[in-house]
Amino acid sequence: MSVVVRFAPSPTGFLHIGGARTALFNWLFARHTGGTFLLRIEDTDRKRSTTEAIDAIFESLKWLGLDWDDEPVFQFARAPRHAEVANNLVKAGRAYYCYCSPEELEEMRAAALASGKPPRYNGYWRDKPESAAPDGVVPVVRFKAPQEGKTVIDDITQGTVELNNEQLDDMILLRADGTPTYMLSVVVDDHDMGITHIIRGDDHLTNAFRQYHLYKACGWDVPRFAHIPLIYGPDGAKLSKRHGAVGAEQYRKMGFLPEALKNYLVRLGWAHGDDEIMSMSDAVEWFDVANVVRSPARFDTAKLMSLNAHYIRESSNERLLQEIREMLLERYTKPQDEAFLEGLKRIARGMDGLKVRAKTLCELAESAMFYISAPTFDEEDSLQAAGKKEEFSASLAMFLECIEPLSESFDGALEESIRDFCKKRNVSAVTERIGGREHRSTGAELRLRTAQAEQRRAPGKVSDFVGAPRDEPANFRGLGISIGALLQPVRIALTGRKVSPNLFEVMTILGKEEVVKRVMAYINA
RNA sequence: GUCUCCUUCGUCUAGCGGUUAGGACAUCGCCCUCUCACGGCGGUAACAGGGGUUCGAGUCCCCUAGGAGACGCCA
Repeated sequence: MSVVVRFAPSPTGFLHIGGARTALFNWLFARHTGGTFLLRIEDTDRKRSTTEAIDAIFESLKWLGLDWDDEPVFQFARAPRHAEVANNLVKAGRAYYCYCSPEELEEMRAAALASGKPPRYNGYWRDKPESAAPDGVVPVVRFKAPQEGKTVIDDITQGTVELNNEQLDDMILLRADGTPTYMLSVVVDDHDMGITHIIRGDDHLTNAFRQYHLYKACGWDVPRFAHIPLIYGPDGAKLSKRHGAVGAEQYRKMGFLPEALKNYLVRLGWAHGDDEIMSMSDAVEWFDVANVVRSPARFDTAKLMSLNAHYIRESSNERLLQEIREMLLERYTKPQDEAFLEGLKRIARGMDGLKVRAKTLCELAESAMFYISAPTFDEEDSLQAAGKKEEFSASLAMFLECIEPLSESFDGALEESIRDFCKKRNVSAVTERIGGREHRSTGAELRLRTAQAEQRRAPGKVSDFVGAPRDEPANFRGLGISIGALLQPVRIALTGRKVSPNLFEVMTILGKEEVVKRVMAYINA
């Protein structure tokens, strides 16, 4: 018999992360067994079921790449069929009309609770004759649940689970307004859809006992159940909104890749030996519901992050650029223009250096912004506030001296202003403070040594203006200059951040003119 | 309150009667290094407690404790 499974979310506005895992497990099981994965929207609660809510679920499933077979089934549309089944059960004596009011039921529950019993319906109308029915009260239809013996369910993940039938009460099948309840609808739909395996959250385990008898009363085969444990929040309680993000869509917005989320979710409650990173084709090949662990798992954002970082690193630069384009434009705050497009090209070149440092697409976009527009330095800048402005400026001046002599095609006016600046600061003539230490070196000396190094090198070897500090660090060390101290201010000036990709790479991509411009801008800020 | 389920490092888990209890994330240290990452190496860290069964128990059984879920004319 071929496997048929389904994912049956109720449209509450978004796809819950726990629902996403349930969908994923169903999908994996179907794909592994060569079976069918169906989708059913449980939209019988008319108040909550909006088209937006339904679309949100479709969107998230598509984003995750959990493709379903056939058209989705909308449960509400099948209400007449559900009612038909309920009425047949009444005719067959397996269900009956109940005239209790909601208030009476409330009292009943309170009384049961007070006497130490479970708060349930006491079957008041179960054996009452039709003639006892009060006038003007529209009844509900209740299922006659067995009152003796026990129900045994052989659950694929939970194992054999038993329940004494006295725990069961007569559940409502049809409401007073004639609409079916969830308990009826699921059973009828699952049967009509030919579902062979019901893989769903643990919270439905007790429902399974009641549903079991409904199947039996209808003369239908009971599907196999697999009740997978719920996902908990960090505090060990069922994951809910108060724990923060619980919608798949939210994770998308936070810059997570679908493969990262899937990889994370598949490992929550299931494992294949020591394999942590696995593709979906691996998962399809390896997955088995029988191996799902019975204990619930806590959601751990840190691990998701690490997986996401992994998949970002593994992604092609083209794809990443595509993914962050919108985010970049949002941060740019101006309409897309030539400068933006130019920045995009720089990002494409620098992506290798950017992506290894990002845990989310948002971080990636944020860290790439300096390729699009120059950082701004305001009074709030922590480094200025810390009183390092002067010291940094001195380092930057020296840095300019390092790269200036290597200039080949340098804008005349800019060169002029650099010379001017250095002269004013006496950079070439006095002892400088770099990185908080005194250096008995001068820009002129540095230039000289750099030039000497230049000569030692084969002609052709110098490919760009940053060659000296990168290729001849010994020169700097020889002068007692720490390259780190020299370059950190440059990093701030060029990127506006304390961390960035390799600076020589950044400089090469930005180009000499832009580098000088940004350094000058920092100094003059 | 009643019923059901759960319990291996902080977290996710491997283990399916005999293991120095393994891996991953997190954390700490070292290396690499212009920063931060990446990468490499290493460390700290767990069988909830108590009884059985057995030559032998993380693995099987029972009890206790703790946690969670379910008890709607919601799904």
